[in-house]
Amino acid sequence: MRQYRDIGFKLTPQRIAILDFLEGNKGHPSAEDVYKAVAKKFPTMSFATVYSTLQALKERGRVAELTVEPGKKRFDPGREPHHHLVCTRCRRIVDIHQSYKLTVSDKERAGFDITGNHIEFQGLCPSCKKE
Amino acid sequence: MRQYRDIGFKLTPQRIAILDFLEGNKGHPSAEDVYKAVAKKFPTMSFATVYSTLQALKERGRVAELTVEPGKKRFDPGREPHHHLVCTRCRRIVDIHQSYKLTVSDKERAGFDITGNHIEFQGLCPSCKKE
DNA sequence: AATTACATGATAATGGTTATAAATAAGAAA
DNA sequence: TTTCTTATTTATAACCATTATCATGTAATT
Repeated sequence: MRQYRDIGFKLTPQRIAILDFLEGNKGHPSAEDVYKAVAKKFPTMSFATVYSTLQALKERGRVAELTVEPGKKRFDPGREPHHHLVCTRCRRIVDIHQSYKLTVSDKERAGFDITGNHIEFQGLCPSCKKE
Repeated sequence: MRQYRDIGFKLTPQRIAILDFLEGNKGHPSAEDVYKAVAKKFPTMSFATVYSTLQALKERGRVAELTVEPGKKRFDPGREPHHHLVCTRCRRIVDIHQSYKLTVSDKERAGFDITGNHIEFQGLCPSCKKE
């Protein structure tokens, strides 16, 4: 926990509850998911706190922001870089911990410096397949 | 143009103006971009028409919906499958017309049927590099 | 030309996110 | 410990893109 203080992230009870929820979380919660989980302990918790905490964590590289569906952010507490497989029907997401060599030709690069990549695989999850 | 009628897409003057704007468009316009372009010809044009037309085109596979930035949809009139390179600073997008072999192991697949993929490369565009 | 089903457009509603500002509390310094 | 500074919390309002509603209009079929 000290690690957070050291990077200018002030620890409050609310933030600790949010960190507890994210710690080891294998899912890809939305702000609402985080709010609901934490509001059990903190009935006075407001959405603003959830958003500002997630924003602060994002700025410090502790969570990544996913935009897999329009109109809603998802947050990814996973630390190692990875890709995602999204069910096109129910939007369930699973992590793909595989690495790929992805090179872009100079011509296609259009003068950009490329700093990273993220693959979104689309598919149908087992339970949506049945229907 | 007949092709549209044949797929149950009724051609109205407004829709033709939208199609004209999208035809050969190499960019990745937002709904507002489309609206602004078409409103010149049709001062009475409403956003609802833009959205419903884009939705209808999407359902017929004529445009793809991109979610590269949270809270705003972008539409891609490009017909062949391709990937994207997004400037993390100004959100400019360029197409990457290269194909990659991306296989996912059975273990990682988690029972999903994989139907497609899309790579988002991140980077800095030439003009953002300077600053 | 008549019919029918669908598109238009003004408007209101929705939903997720962000801004505001006053009260509070964390962490640093004395 | 106490004080001080600065950041966080919270309720609330504002925001913005998108979607819904519904009366009116119109494209395409007959």
